[in-house]
Amino acid sequence: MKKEKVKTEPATSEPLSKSAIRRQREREQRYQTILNAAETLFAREGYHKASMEQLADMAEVSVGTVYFYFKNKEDLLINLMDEIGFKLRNMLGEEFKKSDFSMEGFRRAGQIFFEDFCSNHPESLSILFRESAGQSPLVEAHRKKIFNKLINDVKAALLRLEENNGVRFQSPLSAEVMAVCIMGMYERIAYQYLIWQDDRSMDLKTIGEDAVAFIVGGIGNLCR
Amino acid sequence: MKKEKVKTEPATSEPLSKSAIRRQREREQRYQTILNAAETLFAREGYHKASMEQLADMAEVSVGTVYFYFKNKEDLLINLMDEIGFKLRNMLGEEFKKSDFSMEGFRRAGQIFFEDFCSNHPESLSILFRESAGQSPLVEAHRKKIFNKLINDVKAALLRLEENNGVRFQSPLSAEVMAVCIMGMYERIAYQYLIWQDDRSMDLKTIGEDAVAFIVGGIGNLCR
Amino acid sequence: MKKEKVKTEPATSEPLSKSAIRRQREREQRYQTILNAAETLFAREGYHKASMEQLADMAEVSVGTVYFYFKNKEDLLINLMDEIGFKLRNMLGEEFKKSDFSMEGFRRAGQIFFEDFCSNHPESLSILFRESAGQSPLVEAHRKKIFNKLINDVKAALLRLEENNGVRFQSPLSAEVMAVCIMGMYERIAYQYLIWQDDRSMDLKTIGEDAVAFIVGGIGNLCR
Amino acid sequence: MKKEKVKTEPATSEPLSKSAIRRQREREQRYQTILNAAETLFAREGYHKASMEQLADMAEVSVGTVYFYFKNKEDLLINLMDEIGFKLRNMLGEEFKKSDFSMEGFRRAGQIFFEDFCSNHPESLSILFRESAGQSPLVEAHRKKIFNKLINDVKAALLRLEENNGVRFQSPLSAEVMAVCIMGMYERIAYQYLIWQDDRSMDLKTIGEDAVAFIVGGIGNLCR
DNA sequence: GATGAATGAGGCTTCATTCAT
DNA sequence: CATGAATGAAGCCTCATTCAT
Repeated sequence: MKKEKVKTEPATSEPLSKSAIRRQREREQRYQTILNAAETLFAREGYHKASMEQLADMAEVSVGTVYFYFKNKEDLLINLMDEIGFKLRNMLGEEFKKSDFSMEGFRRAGQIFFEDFCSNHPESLSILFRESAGQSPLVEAHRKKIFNKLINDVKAALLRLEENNGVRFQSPLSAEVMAVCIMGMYERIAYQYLIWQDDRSMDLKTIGEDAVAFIVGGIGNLCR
Repeated sequence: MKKEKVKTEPATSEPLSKSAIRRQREREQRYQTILNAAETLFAREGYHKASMEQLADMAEVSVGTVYFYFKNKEDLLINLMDEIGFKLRNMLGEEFKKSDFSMEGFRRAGQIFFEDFCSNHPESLSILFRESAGQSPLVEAHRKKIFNKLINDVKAALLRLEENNGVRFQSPLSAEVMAVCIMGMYERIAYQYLIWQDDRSMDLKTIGEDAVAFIVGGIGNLCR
Repeated sequence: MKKEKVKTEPATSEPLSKSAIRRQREREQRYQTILNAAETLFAREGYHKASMEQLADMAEVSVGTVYFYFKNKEDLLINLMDEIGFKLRNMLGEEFKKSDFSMEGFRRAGQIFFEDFCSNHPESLSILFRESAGQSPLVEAHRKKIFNKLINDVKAALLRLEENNGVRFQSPLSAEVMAVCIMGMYERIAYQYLIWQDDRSMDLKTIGEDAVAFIVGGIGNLCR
Repeated sequence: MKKEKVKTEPATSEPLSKSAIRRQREREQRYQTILNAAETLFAREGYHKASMEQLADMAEVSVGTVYFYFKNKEDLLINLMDEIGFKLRNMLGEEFKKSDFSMEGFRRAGQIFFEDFCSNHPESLSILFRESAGQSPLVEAHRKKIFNKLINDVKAALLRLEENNGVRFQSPLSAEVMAVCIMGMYERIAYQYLIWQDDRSMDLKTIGEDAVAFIVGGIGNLCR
């Protein structure tokens, strides 16, 4: 339990030999392969039902190799969550930045979330919003951290918006509550229409637009 | 799997003897005792970590007895979810009805959700929003059904609102999307502030008010 | 890990029904069956090499049943050690008592050890002197406790001897050191001739007599 | 299993080049480093709990290197035992020789054992008396061989003593039995006071003296 | 109806050993 | 020679479920 697992990005800055570099690259590839297999498997079978043997098979490595790269099953899930959280934050933050934290940013972020993230990474959705829920305390703590970061990003954008538009929100908590609300909306919409809907022919575009309109109106109503 | 489990409300309408009535009542009490124990245990330990033996201990019955009242562990969870869903729907529906499906209803429903349901039944929250997620397909199907009912209630209220106020929502899906949004908001607020917050001294009242304002604004913005 | 395992001798003193008594007896029998199987298996295969499945097979129960009676493999070993230690102490103590703590007691105890215990319970020897050595800290602690008890018995007998004979030992530690020595002698003789089973058909009787003579002389030499 | 491992003392007697000599020396150093690491690790963690990876880390080499010098884990333990046995025999034999196989030799050997060997090499004690017990048949066979050698040394000294002093022991086995007894005494004293006693402030000198007095008396009593 | 001992499949994890680089 | 990533068999243990009493 105390054994330190391989880090794919060692801090050492000494020059590496050619073969060492190749090794390093191979390690990172292997790490990713396993993580990707886990994402697919956990999303498809469920975290609990998925066994480490299935995972190893899917990643085309031996069980031992999985344990060479990850401390245990839980560690695998946590790393997966972190990766997904990171991906998602980057994607949304990008849009906020591009539109200079105007109301337009919320529109674009919403659009990106639905039309890009949800459509292209339904498995990531399952992991973050479903499979990682209700697991061990450690996983739950990570989940909390990731959601907090996402919510803080949105909150920060709201505060910029408040500042830029020269308005004041209803209460000191408003920005945070709104951020939580927005997060929850997207989460449930994704769950409802992407995870639960077998029929993906839904009019995602309209849904997204309505949601965005809802948000815009919601925000507007908390400015006094 | 083939064994038919006792129903606490048998369809037979023939008059029952005194002792039969007592038996019947005892059965129902026992059933409830177990269900309550399950709620507490699943919320505290997590559905998977909780064992049937722990559950039996907590309910002060034997494992065999648990299996007399419930087909299996999954069945226990499903019944629990149904009960919680039923409780929640009633509570919210009541408020909508009382305020005659006016905008005021959304305010009151929100208030009730936070100040009554969340505060008094944090364990129900955990079961519905966390522990029941990412389990077997059957559980997931039930979860979907329950959420759908809740969302439909909200949607119905929105449609009544639309009708009463003589407005038109942006799109034919708007009512549903808004319902989903509202559901998601409440879900995440509850998760964020009730399940994750060790410190429950949060200003729940303000949070609730901000959330309601958000909703009201959101709805308003989807009327054209 | 925290689960309390069945106790074969519950402290409750309320009268038990006939069937409850039978159940109780069956439990104790089962417990003993498993413990006996463990003794044989651990002695034959070695504690580490012996698997829980082998053990279950030998005891003609399922693995689950073993875990119903014993917390884990370690717990099994510890209970086994305790039982053996208890058996051995009783046997030796009996002899000391019978001969009223005279020098004769040491003669008889030695004789009993070799001709009775060692000959009839070679497996117990293996467990106590070989298999239980070098295992987990918990096992080691138990081993220490058991040996300490045995040594204390011998020490007590020596002190009685000192008193009865009106002599004084060389140093205040002498009694204890002698006890440790005697224990060690018997241990190694048993190991050497019983566990390692020299193909030489050893004359256990002579060996025992020589050992006893050694002890008698040793004790005598520490009296001043 | 089929691979022949390096011997640190190759039989070839042809003159070696300078660099070959250096190589040779380095090899021997490496061999010793690993063996020393094993001694420390096995004594501290226990033979079974210690993994080859931990060992490699401690010896600051790679696992592969360990396998270059030792056939397998068992081989490592056996070599360690041999080394310790060799060390111990030399130390004791030296004293017997020095005192010309008189009774004084037993006194000095005992003294040396406690005050030198036990105090300075507690890890060796653990390996020989604890960790190597109850392992594979091969290890057990080696243990037997080592103990037999030690016992034979003592037996030989006893026979010399018998001869020199012109006495006759009680039985033809007496010398051997006494040797076994002495070995056992020292073994258990070491275990009791060195391995088990966290508090090493024991009066080792007195213990040693008492033990020696016990031996002397014991021997005396078997002479007729 | 209630009990609780028994079951056994299945899961996670460890670790000695190998071998291509 | 040295390295360390990869292997996979094997072990311990859990726990939902059953059924004789």
